[in-house]
Amino acid sequence: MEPIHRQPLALQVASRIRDLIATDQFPPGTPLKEVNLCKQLSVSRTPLREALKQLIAEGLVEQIPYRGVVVCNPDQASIEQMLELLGALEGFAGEMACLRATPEEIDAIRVLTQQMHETYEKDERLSYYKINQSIHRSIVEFSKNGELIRSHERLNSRLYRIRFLSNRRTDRWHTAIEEHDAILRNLEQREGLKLNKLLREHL
Amino acid sequence: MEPIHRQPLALQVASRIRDLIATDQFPPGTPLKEVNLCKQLSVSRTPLREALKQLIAEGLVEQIPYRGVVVCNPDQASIEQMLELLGALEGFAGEMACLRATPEEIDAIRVLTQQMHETYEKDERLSYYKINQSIHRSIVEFSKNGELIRSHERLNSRLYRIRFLSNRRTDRWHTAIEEHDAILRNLEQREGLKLNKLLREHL
DNA sequence: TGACGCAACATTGAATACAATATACAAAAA
DNA sequence: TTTTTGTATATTGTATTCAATGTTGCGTCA
Repeated sequence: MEPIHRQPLALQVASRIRDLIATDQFPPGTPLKEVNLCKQLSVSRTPLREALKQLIAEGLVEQIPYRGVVVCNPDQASIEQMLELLGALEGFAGEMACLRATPEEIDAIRVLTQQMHETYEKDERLSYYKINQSIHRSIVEFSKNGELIRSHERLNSRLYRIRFLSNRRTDRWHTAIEEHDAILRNLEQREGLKLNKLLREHL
Repeated sequence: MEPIHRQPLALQVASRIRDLIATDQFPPGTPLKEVNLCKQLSVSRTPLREALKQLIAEGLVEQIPYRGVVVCNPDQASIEQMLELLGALEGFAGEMACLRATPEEIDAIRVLTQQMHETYEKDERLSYYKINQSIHRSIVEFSKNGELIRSHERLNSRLYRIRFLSNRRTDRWHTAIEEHDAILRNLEQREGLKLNKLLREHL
């Protein structure tokens, strides 16, 4: 029997704030004043502070003692480093997925890639973006490495907002779709090393 | 002028507990009762709880609502996944280090490798282990990717205890030293891809 | 004897109160 | 006028208190 999953306030608060940051309602630099947030979220300071501690550990916000926490505003260099690492993680995940993904799982990627084509034709950028995310997340999942999945998830969530905003620019949009075809092909053929390289350069 | 770095209690408490876990004074499964720890560390529950939240985020301890937190006892599968990821991170770091490490930095690795040889001859296992850690940490640093460095650091600290305990068994001890020579050689020759492969298989 | 229920206790979750520190602004001195 | 310094205020850090939940053990009843 599936156990009931309790959700302490601190966790709920943390994911709420995470969303607020991802959706740019708390843009970088926003100071997160404890009492303000308490009132807005109708919780007391204790669970709020515990939630903030999590977000600090995740690197989404930063804290200066006695001066509060603010939403991180990573500079260009950090963004590049994060993307570089994300590429390495996804590349490695792809390589492992070639070894471990089931045919059914590869089918799922195939379907998603097809859907991606459709949203591309129709110029539906939001859907396109979400399907793109799904594909990458799925590949990482199929690596069957829980640690890898968690690391990727954390890093990806930190980049979510940035990548979404930069998705507006249509430059890479066209080549990306071709790369996805190649990704699917290499996964189907279980070409681990090639897929690794491809995913690393895909970003 | 160098600013004074404040260290809120929660941070100090977190690193203390981290050490206690790494040194096996809190072996896996140990229940971390809040009031007990409060007395032992002479702090109140609030900063302690905030410290625990950090450790939870790091994956060092796990929490079950209303039942407390315990030191994680990863099963064999998780350990293998963590090692697999650690290998991927170090491999990638090595590849980047080949591009970015300065000659002086490579010299430092050379010195460490030499020291490692000496501790090996003298059969000083603790020193050997620590130098080994230094080498790997240095290579990761020389990747010049802050995100990568942090991710590696976190994962490595979770594996520290496990790897230390398994270092007792001398089986791999001999081949490890040869591999380190190869690692140094490939770093000197800036053979990124080979070094990547080597580091991945080194674990 | 064993299963069930209830009560007392232990432990964590959340809220509030108090202390320490930083910031802003005004008054006084150069 | 400018600088400095002290004080008031805002904000975070820490401790304490109260509430909710889980656990344990005993007593009762089938």
